[in-house]
Amino acid sequence: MRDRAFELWLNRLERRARFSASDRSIIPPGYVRDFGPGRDVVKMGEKTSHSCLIAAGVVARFGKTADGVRQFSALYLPGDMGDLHSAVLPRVTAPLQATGAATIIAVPHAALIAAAETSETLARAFWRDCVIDAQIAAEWMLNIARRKASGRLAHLLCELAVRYELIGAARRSFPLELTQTHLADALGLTSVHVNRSVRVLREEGLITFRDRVITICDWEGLRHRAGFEPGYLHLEAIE
Amino acid sequence: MRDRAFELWLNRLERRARFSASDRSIIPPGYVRDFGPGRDVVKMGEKTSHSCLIAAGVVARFGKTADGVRQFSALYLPGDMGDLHSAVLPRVTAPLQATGAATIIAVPHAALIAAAETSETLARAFWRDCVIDAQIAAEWMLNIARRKASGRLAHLLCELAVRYELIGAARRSFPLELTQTHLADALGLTSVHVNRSVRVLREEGLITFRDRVITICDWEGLRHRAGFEPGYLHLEAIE
DNA sequence: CGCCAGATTGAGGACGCTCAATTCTGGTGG
DNA sequence: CCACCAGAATTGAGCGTCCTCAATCTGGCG
Repeated sequence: MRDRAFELWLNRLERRARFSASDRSIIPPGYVRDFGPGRDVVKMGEKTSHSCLIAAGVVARFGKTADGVRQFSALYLPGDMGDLHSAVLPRVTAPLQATGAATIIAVPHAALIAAAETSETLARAFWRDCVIDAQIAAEWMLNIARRKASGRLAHLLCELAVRYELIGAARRSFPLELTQTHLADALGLTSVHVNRSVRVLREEGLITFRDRVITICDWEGLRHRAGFEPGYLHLEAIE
Repeated sequence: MRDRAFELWLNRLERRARFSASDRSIIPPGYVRDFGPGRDVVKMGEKTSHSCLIAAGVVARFGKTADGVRQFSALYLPGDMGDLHSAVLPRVTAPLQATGAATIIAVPHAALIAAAETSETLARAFWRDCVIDAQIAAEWMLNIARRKASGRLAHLLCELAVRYELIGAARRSFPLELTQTHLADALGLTSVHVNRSVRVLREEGLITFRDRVITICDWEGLRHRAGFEPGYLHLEAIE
């Protein structure tokens, strides 16, 4: 579990950088922790000393308005380090929560900073990883602000399909460990309206969604429906 | 102009780090460029070799849906380096545009990377700066997704007031080099509805907005109206 | 079998959009 | 100095999307 998570994480980092053998061998220490559905992984206002590598499940970053309405600003899948950024900014202004059951590897900031100081390549890979997260956030903003509910949902599903595919799932069909309420939190909608939007996509023959498994019946159709262009995920190697 | 911009930028970086004298003396080369209203500063899909330090004006980062609707994902003021991140991720997936007339200092990536390799402190300051931008984006997402139009506008105005204050303007009153259409692009609204929202805040006695100058008549009232908590801007020094 | 969380469906209403017309403003040239 | 113009701000009317507030249904589990 631990090794697999680090493996995925290094693959993610390496996707846009050239690692030497020594870069790849720098596996920091990490402590396995399990969280039940809805558990806080990192709490608001805390000063953290570890970053959280997701080993299993889905973890959401979220914000809350004064009257308690929630909005996810990111979803993290296995192999993502949800708060790598906390290594340089430990004060938490957007907490993390497990959506379903999740396993996290807590990696000490000290080890991450030491790795960054040892290898220029790793330092840049960490920085770049945070930057890509920010680009994804920018795309989410466009999605939430400017697309209608069903297009919005379609776009998120396209993104998740591609990201799950990177970590070994089939793009056509993957287990989505999110309730419709979680999707609502991610999309800036209510769960009622997510439900209707799922139905719209189903009736258009684009997806099915049963027993927490998304099946994409028509990838090109869904992609087109969403206006999904994966460039912002920066999947291809650079240089 | 050039020196003042670097001064503001270093202040920004230094706000959450301890710079040595040598860190502060690393002023990279920079080439001054002027842009008219609505001009692209950085175009979609380009591979950039410079980052853009804003010296005057306002620059917006934006995305577009397939049908051409725009959404800003960030606003950059003088002293911000709008695409510092491009030093590690040069391919542009979210372009930059000047809202009004703007002056930019183009700083070569090579110089930034060299600075980061010379000083561990600078390397971390750059990384952290990108991270803070991402946190601001997360807050924008909450704002756009979950607040009603006038609260949304109030929140943006609070943020801009605080950020302008940091670079020498009065919080009570600052020149807002944005049209209502630009505000709409930033808030995920139409310009018509921004207009009505401005009116609501004016009628509540919170702001006035004449001749491109925002005056905040009741800071506490506006802050409360917006549910604005500046923690996400990470203004205070860390450690 | 009862309970609970999540999914589903219905009805009514609010918020923000669309489309269009009008006014205001600052800048330009005659 | 004024006429003209373009861009921005403002206002109105009608409509659509999405929300709110229920009620009901489903499947898993003790």
